[in-house]
Amino acid sequence: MSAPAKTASSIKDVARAAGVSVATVSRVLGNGPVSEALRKRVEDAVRATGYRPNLSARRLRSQHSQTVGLVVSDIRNPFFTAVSRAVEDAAYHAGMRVILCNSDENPEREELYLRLMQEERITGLIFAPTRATLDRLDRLDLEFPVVLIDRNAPAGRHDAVVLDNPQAAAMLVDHLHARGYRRIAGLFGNTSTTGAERHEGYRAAMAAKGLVPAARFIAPYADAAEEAVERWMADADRPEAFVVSNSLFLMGVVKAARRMGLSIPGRLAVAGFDNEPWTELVGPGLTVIEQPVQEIGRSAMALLFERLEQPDRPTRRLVLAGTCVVRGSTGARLEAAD
Amino acid sequence: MSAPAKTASSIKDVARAAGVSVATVSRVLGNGPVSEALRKRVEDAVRATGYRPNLSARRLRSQHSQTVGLVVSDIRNPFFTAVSRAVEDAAYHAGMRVILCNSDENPEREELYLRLMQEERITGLIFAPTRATLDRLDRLDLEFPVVLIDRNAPAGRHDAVVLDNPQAAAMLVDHLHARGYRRIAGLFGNTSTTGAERHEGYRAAMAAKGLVPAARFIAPYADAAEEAVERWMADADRPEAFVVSNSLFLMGVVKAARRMGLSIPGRLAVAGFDNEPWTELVGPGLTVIEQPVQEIGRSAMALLFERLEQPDRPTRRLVLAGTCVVRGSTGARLEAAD
DNA sequence: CTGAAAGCGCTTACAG
DNA sequence: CTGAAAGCGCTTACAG
Repeated sequence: MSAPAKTASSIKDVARAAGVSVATVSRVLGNGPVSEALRKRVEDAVRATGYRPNLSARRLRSQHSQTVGLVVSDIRNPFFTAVSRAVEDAAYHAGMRVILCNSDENPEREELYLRLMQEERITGLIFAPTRATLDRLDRLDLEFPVVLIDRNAPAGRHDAVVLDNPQAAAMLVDHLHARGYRRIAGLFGNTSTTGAERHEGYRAAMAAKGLVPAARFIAPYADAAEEAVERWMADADRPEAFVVSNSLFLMGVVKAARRMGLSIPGRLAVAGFDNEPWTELVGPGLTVIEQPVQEIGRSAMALLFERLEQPDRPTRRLVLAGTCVVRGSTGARLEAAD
Repeated sequence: MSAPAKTASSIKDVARAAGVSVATVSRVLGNGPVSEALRKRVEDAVRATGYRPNLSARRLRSQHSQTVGLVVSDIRNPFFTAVSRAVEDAAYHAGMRVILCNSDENPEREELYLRLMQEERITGLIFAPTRATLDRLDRLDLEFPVVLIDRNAPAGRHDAVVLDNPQAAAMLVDHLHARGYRRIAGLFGNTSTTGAERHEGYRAAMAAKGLVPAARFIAPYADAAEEAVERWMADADRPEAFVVSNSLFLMGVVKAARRMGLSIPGRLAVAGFDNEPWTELVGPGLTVIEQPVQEIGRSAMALLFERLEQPDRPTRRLVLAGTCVVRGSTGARLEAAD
């Protein structure tokens, strides 16, 4: 049997066992001012009764939930996996709990979870919203501060920590250009601001080099990328290289290239986001932008704590630079593409 | 500013606004028996006040936390990522919340988190414990049922859902044997029961084929595998093939092979766990055992719910079969290994 | 069907 | 330093 259904002891039981008032027990537990003698008796009683505080009661009474909410699109996206791990570490370290929710880029689910967060009376929220929700975030009248991650705030009404997406995408274009590629296509996600920002960096960098941008926006799945690449590479204007805005798309490109028998980078160069462990192992290695995931998670928590301490201070946006990790998938262009 | 610090309204405010008692409000919220007229007035008042229930209060009063705990070694392990996503979906679907903790295979952290679970008065726990904690789990006197996942219960005192690890490992050995490999080495994790079970299947299958097992136990990191392979392949008794017990080790083997210039499968065949998306893309594709991750998560929740309904029914162990996904990394052995 | 009252397990002024 | 008392926001017998 798993559950001995033994009912938990309360602060009252401890008080009785120690021969003191519940107030004294509470003070010992909360490191309040208590004489050594009573403290000792209470501590013994805690051990004897196997007492464990009831956090629901504590939260209700103290009006502090000590909880941070974390809403991301999908924990299986390795970027969010890493960020959420960093957030959890920081939270538990600070004696807080985290409630994690997956929105699947679905505004309705976001709304549901935001409501849940209200009901949990969370201390603050770390949030990677869809574009739709981002647009109406201000009107939502949430009762807790929110720190945006990954996705960008238009008006700057919320603290945020984001990658410098335009610059990162531009780095990829510049790198490909330096390696001799000219017909550089772009594949961007169509649901988040991230895709849009990376597209903007791509577009600007292409223009700066006097190249013609050719971007397509697709659903954020590997399959969508695979299909897009296959179709595109069958066109007369097929590109020599792809810049893609996430690691699912990287998979899609590699799969399509393999299926069509296109060597990388011989017939098709590829660069994208993010530096997942496996990108080093695929083909000649994939050139990617690495995001400082640990720092993103840690910084989001830090911004949240600062906001809680100074509710009225001006909003901050932390823009972190990505790193370009160059690998074989963008090797120098040697042969004509056709 | 992010936090309008507007204090939340309570059931009392709603009662006042609707001109009814708090009991009636509570009944409307909980779908209790209330006349249509009052129900309507309360619902209007809820909207007017923007009322959101306080879950801490609800939990305290009802003595139901509606919370399932989930303790895994590391959410960044893709197996646990997928399982936890499935658990969360099932939980939210059932109106429950989940508290996720990463133990890092560290028994002290496990103890810490088990204590946290007690304090949260969780309804039940889904747990992938270390060997050390598994051994003393019975003596811990937890006040909630626990369903083990991934790691195996020795005595069967807890419900569990696990892969048929011995059989899965044996499948890999049999497959390599059929492809002509004979000197098949094994690399297994040294912290979990999973590694031990997969080793046992490997050992038995090798013996059944009249082959000599050669297993090493290493820390559960890619680096450890890479190092182990490099050292082993420099030996006189270097293997023709590796069976490894997780996907981190797969990465390690591929890296080592690449560094040493050993072609896969020409000079070294590889097979292992799990079927991560990238295993299809690395080298000639990696032969792996696929676990039914969705089903593991879902089943764990199902077992938990059944246990809650029937606390005294006999313990169940759900043993799920893996699937062998054959790819190029175990291509037929063509050349002599040296 | 409805309301007044008790109480879940805590913390925190308030007296002493 | 210590205790009696109030109360956080709910739910749930208990009467009516």
